[in-house]
Amino acid sequence: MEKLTMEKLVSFCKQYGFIFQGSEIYGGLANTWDFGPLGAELKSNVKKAWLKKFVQEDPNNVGLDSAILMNPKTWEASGHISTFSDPLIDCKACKSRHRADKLVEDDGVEDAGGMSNEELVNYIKEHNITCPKCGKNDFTDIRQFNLMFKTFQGVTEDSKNTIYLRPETAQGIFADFLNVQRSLRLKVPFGIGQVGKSFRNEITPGNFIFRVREFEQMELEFFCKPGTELEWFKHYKEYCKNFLISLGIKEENLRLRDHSEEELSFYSNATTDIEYKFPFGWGELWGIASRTDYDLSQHQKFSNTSMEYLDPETNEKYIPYVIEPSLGVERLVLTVLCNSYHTEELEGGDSREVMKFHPYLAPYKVTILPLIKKYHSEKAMEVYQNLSKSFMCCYDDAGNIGKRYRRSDVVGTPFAITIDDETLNNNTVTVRDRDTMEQVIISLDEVENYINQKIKF
RNA sequence: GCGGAUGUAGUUUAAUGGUAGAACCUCAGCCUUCCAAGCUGACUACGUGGGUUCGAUUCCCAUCAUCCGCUCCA
Repeated sequence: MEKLTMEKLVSFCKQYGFIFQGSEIYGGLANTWDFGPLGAELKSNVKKAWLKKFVQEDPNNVGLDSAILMNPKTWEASGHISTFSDPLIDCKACKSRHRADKLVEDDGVEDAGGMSNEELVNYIKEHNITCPKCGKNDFTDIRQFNLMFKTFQGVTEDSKNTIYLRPETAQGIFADFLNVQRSLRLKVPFGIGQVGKSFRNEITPGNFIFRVREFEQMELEFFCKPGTELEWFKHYKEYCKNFLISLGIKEENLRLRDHSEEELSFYSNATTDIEYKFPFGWGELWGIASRTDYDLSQHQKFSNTSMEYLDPETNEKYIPYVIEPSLGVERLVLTVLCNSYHTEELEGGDSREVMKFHPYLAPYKVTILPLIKKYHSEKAMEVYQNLSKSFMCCYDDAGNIGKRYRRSDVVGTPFAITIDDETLNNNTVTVRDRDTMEQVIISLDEVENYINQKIKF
């Protein structure tokens, strides 16, 4: 099988209506991508799958859909205003870019993060810190680079009205922790999951939809009793990995990478990334972090609202600890696309591209084919209208039947049903399963049930 | 943001200082009763904006975008 490159995948996605360059007719807008009809279905199915396993089927968990725009204090509490804002300076000599606080820390200063930009610049000058790349001491002033998108609430662009587009969905969950817990009468341990857009002004986006500035996250915040968090951490590590495998992601292309002591955020006592082997190399797909009570404590502090939970069994009060499995929708879609892409050798030395999605994820579940356009279209259209009440169907009557089977295969449609004379006379159709290439002849009334059984997840 | 490369139909590509040719795909028609047959026809491209020139897809500049490397990456 030919090796998949990103280039190939990008043009495949464009050609078959999965993903297009954003604003293409205007020359594009960097790192924006639009999901075409098939991509939108795929993405939607990916989100459905996650919600099914992490909310619907998990008796501990509930869902939420919090607002993208939040009170700016949220971001002070979460630390995003300080930590998502890097003081960057450029070396005038070699044009390389560095983080000023890092240069100062490398010089031996313990906590350069606490220094103001002016202090950093002065320190760099006074201590004659040189560029790690070219060895010269000739830097520009610091430019603050904030990873959060800013906008204004209200019609005037007054700085008092500055608000941010959320850089993660998690804070909406923390901010609603009390509302959800009370209204649903939840007992710890429980989790709140949500799917939604986040925005980050990444310095270097790239690799197709792997790192984009506008993206969707599927995040679960799981609240548990302090002391039990590492058990739950382990549980979700397994659960997440199994989720991916159950979607057909090949295990040999997955790996779990535990963060080392140095790599861990100061508030985390364990973090593991699930990585996938993309055509460009291993990349983080899913971050699973044990975040202690950091987030809720911060919100308690900044909002003056108690985040304590009264354990009804022991009458203890505590701030729950949090396990956070956070997954990027686009990254999972990219994983699914890479994982599904196959080329098949054909007789005569040709090859064809075929997507092999898990049936639950496939954009179309079934293609409806009139065997001969002239004789069978009318009935086929009737079948289409009927079945499309249950799932996404594709109707195709252009060209010969073999060509239409192939077209159906390329985009990963798991089933194709053919309407022929038998359908007109006996109400039976031929259903072909793409994975096994088996054909069954069944009554039209059984088709819906048959497919539903097969696409179950 | 820096350095390098690239930009011609949906895709892959050819040629050219006198405005572009193909293959596949797509569409219509004929044919066709289960896996890319055939025939006829059709649509579609020089990323954008300037400059040089009688004339630019071709040369120059800028810009936008993509890729590679650096840097960054809760």
